[in-house]
Amino acid sequence: MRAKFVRESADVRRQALIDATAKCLAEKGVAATSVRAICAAAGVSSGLLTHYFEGVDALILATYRDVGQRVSQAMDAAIVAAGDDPQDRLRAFLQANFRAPVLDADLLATWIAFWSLIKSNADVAAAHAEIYAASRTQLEGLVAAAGPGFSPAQVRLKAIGLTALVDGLWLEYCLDPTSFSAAEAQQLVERAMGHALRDQ
Amino acid sequence: MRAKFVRESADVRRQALIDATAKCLAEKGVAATSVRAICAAAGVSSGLLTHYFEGVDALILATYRDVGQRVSQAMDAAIVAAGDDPQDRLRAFLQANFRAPVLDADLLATWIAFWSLIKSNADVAAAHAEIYAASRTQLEGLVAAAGPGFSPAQVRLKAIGLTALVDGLWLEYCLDPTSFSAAEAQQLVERAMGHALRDQ
DNA sequence: GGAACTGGATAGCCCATGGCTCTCATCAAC
DNA sequence: GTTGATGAGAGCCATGGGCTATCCAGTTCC
Repeated sequence: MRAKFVRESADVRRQALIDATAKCLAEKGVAATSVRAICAAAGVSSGLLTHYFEGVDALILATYRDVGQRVSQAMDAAIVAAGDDPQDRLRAFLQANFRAPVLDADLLATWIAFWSLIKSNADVAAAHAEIYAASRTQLEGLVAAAGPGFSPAQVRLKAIGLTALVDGLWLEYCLDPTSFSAAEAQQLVERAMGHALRDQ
Repeated sequence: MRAKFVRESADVRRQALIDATAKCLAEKGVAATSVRAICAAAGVSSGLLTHYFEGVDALILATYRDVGQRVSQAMDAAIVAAGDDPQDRLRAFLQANFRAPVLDADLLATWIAFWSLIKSNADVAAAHAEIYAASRTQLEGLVAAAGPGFSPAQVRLKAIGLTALVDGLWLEYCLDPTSFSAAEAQQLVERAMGHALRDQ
C-alpha cells in the first residue's frame, strides 16, 4: 500500500526542504543532518531531495544562503524602522543582533554548522566570504554616515571592531545565555558605538 | 601475516590519539573525523581507539579538554612574561589571542567542531561552560588588578565586553585572514582596553 | 469525456562508510 | 619460558547517500 502524496510546486518543496535542513542543523548538529533526517522533517520521501537539489551538500549551501538572507532582511527592516538619523540607523543595525529573530540559539547552531563546513567545502567558503563582505560593507556605510569626517581607513577599522564585538557577544550569549543578559550586551554595544563615533 | 608493532605507554598512545583527533577536526571537519581517520592519522589500528577510550565521543571530549588546556597555558605564559605591571599583564592576556599558537586557523577549526557538538552532547556542553567560566574569571582578575576602584559588577561587564571583542576578532580573522591583519586586531584591542580602564 | 502523457513523488536497493567487537598475534616483564 | 597486557586487523551490524523502477495526480489532446 503506497501512501498518498500531495503535489506541490517546486518553490514550496524547495523551501520546505531548506527549512527542514535548518531545523535539523539547529536541533541535532551537522552530524545528524542526513538525507533521511531532512526529508523526514520535511515530510517527504528521501528520493525527493535528489530530485530538487544536486545532493545534500547543495541543499545545505542553499540553506546557508537562505538563512543569511533572512538575517540580512531583519537588519534592513531594523534600519528602516529607525528613521533617518544616521546614529539611530547605526544603532538599530548593531542592536538588531540582540533581538529576535537574530538572537536565537538555533540560529547560532545553524551558523556553527556552516562554519564547520567552510574548511571542507569550497562553495560554503565562497558563500561565507560573500555574506560577510556584504554585511561589513553595509556597516561601513552606516558608520561613515553617522560619523562624518572619518577617513575610509578609519571607517573600515571601526566597522571591523564593531562587527567583532557584536559577533562575539552574539556568539557567547547564544552558546550560554546564563553568563550575561541581552540588555547587558546592548549596553556594551552602545558604549562601543559611542567610542567609535567620538574618537578618531 | 600480521604487522609488527611498537609497544608504547598508555600516556603516549592517549596523547597520540588526541593529537590525531585535533588534526582531523582541523583539517577535515567533524564529519570526516571518524575512528578510521583518527587511527590512521595516529598510525595505529582502529581497534586501539576503543582500547584507550570509551569511544569516539569520549576521545573528542578529551581532545577538547586538551586543546583548551594548551590555550590556557599559552595565556598563562604570556601573563608571566609580561612582568608585574597589572596593565601589562592584562594587555598580554588580551594580545596573546593574536599570536601563535592561539591565532591559528586550525585551532579555530577544531574549536568550531567542538561548538557544533555542544547541542547534541551534554558532556561537551559541560566542558565548554567550564572552560569559558575559567577564562572569564581569570580576565576579571586581571581587569580588577589593572583598574582598581571598579565595582565587581563593572569588572564583570568590562570582562564580558573584552572577551567578546577578542573572540570576535579571533573568529573572523581565522575564518578569513584577508579582511584585516593581526596588527589591526591588536590595535583595536588596545583601544578597547584603554576605554575599559578609563571609563567607569 | 476518456486515454495517453508528463513529471512529481515514493519505496527500496546498492554500495560505501562508520562505530565497535572479537579473535588472535606480539611484546615486555618476570 | 610463561604470562598478561598491548596492539593488529578482520568482521558485524547499522546508517548514509545516491540511484532506479514504479506509481500516480494533473494536463493535454483527440
